[in-house]
Amino acid sequence: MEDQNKRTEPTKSELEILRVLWDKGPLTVRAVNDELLKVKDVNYTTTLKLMQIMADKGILSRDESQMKHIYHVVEAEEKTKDHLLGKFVDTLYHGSASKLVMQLLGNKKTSKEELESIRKMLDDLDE
Amino acid sequence: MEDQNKRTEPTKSELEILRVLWDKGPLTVRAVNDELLKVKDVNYTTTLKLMQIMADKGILSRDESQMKHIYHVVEAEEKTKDHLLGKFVDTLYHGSASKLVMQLLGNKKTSKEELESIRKMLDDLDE
DNA sequence: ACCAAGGTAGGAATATTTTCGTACGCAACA
DNA sequence: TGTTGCGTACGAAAATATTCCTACCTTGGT
Repeated sequence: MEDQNKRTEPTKSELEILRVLWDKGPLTVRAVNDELLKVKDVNYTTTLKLMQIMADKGILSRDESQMKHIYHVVEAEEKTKDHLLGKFVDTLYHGSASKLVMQLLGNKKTSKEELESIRKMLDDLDE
Repeated sequence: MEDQNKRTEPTKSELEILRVLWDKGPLTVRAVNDELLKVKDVNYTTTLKLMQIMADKGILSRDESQMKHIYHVVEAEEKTKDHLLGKFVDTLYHGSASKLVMQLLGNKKTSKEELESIRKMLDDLDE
C-alpha cells in the first residue's frame, strides 16, 4: 500500500518553484527568484519564504554549508508528476487514462508530430 | 485569439461540485450535498454558499421558478476539461501532450485494457 | 574600522478559499 | 393557528496560501 494518497500536494506557488528547480537543477533562492521574475512580478523575500516553507514540509532540502543556501528537490520529478497526474485523471476522468487521451486527441492544440510521437511510444511498448 | 487564458479556474471545492453536476445533471443543492456526503463530511449551507458563489461567477446558473432552485452547469463539460487539461499539460509537461502520455504509459496504474483502448483511438484517428 | 551589498529568519499583514451560524420565508399538517 | 421541516440569503469566522516588512548577519572593498 502506497502513501501516495495522503501526500500533501504542492500549492500553486510551490509548483512554480518546483518547475524551476526541475528544469534548472539545485539553485539558490536568488536564482529561483530571477527565473520567476521572467514570468511574474515577485519579491525576493516572498520566494525565500516559500522555499523555507517547502523545506519545512520536506519538499525541498538545502545545503547550508555556504551562506547562500542551495535548495534541491527531495522527491524525484517523475514521482511527483506521477502522483499529480494520477490525481488529475481521477478527478477529471474517473480514473480512466484512455478518456484523458481521447480528450487530448480531440484537442486542436495537439499537433501531428505529437500524435506520431504517441503512436511510436505505443508501438515501442509492444516489445 | 481565445479568452481561455484569462478564464478563472474553478477552485478545488468548486470542482467537486462540478463533477457531481457533470455526472448527475442539473440538481438541487440538497441533491448535490447528498452526493458530496458520500465522500466527505460537509454541511448543507456550505454547499449552498459555494453554489451561490459559482452562480455569481457564472459557472452555474439556476432555475428559481421553484422554491427548490435547480442548478446547472453553464459551460460544456468538455470545454472546461479541455481548458484544465491544457493548463495541466503546460504546467507539468511544457505543453507536450506526448510527454504526458509517456508518463501515463509508464504508470503502473494504467491497465492493458486502457492501453488497447488508446491504441484503438489512434487507429481510428487515421481515417 | 566602516559601509554597502546581499544573504537568512521570522512575524505580521493580505488575499483567497472554505465553513458555518443565524435570520427569515413558505408550506404541510396536527 | 402554531409548529415543524426544509428551503434561501448572507455576513462573518476559520483555515490556507501568499506577500512583504523589518531585523540582523556576513563578506568584500575602501
